[in-house]
Amino acid sequence: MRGLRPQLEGACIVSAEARRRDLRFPLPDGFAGRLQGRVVLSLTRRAKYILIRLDDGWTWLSHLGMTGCFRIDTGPYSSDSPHTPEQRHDHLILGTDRQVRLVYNDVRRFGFMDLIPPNGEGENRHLAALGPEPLGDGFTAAYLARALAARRTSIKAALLDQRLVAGLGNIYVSEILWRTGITPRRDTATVGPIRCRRLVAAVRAVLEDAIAAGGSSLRDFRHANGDLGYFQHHWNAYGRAGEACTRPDCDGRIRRIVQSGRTSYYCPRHQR
DNA sequence: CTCGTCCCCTGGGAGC
DNA sequence: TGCTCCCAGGGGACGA
Repeated sequence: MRGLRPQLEGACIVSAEARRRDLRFPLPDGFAGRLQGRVVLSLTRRAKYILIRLDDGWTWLSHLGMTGCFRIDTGPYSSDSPHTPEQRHDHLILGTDRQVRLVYNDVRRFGFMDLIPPNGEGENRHLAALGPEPLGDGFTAAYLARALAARRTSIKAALLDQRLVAGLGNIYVSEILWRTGITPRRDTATVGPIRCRRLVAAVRAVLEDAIAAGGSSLRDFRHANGDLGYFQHHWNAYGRAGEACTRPDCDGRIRRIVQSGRTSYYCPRHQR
């Protein structure tokens, strides 16, 4: 979103072509046509969604899924070659009035897009039930303690649930739990005020470190300009099954388990 | 309601 | 080299 913003805010979408009718879900009716001619007012983020506000009052909502990626292509373009070299899995191609093209590429097509009518963001089916932002003021130890007390599940599943806190994914939950010394299997009922304080601090620390490193490039993640992220080199737990725990004075070995269909990595020695 | 399971899809890597 | 199997950052639809 930060990579797209300087290129798109204030730009007019002069051409729009959707190469398929659906990604994870069907695109809205007449999607490309409804983008064409619009001026982009602003880009913001909520949870894992990018919200692109348009000059007709509608909001273009985008979720990248697992492999979705917005790419900014800069020219030069010529009259015989108005399109940049096409890449496999380019699904949406937008031309702007700034010699810049916006291309949405998504190998697995788990990403999706929606158009939200004016003043309709609060009731949009994707946004309505989202919990607080993990880096916002609403995500406090007191909030977390109350939210966890109302559930019967593992702390891993709870932190991944976007209704509890919106924006944590599988990699970062493993890292957060490693950092707090809490096993992903721990029942939410046994996570009290002290652990909640540590969790809130760890959520902020891990996310801020990851953002500073430009995110995690596992296979597909790229910035809008094609750059890779580097946070994967900082992982302490995720993807390190069998390796020695990197915490000082811990002689544990990272273990991989599956919880509700997702992998968790943790150190059974210092995560309890 | 609230859980866990399965599934959407493609491609990369491991193992044979 | 080529086949098969397993696995992957997310989250919605189900059924229990």
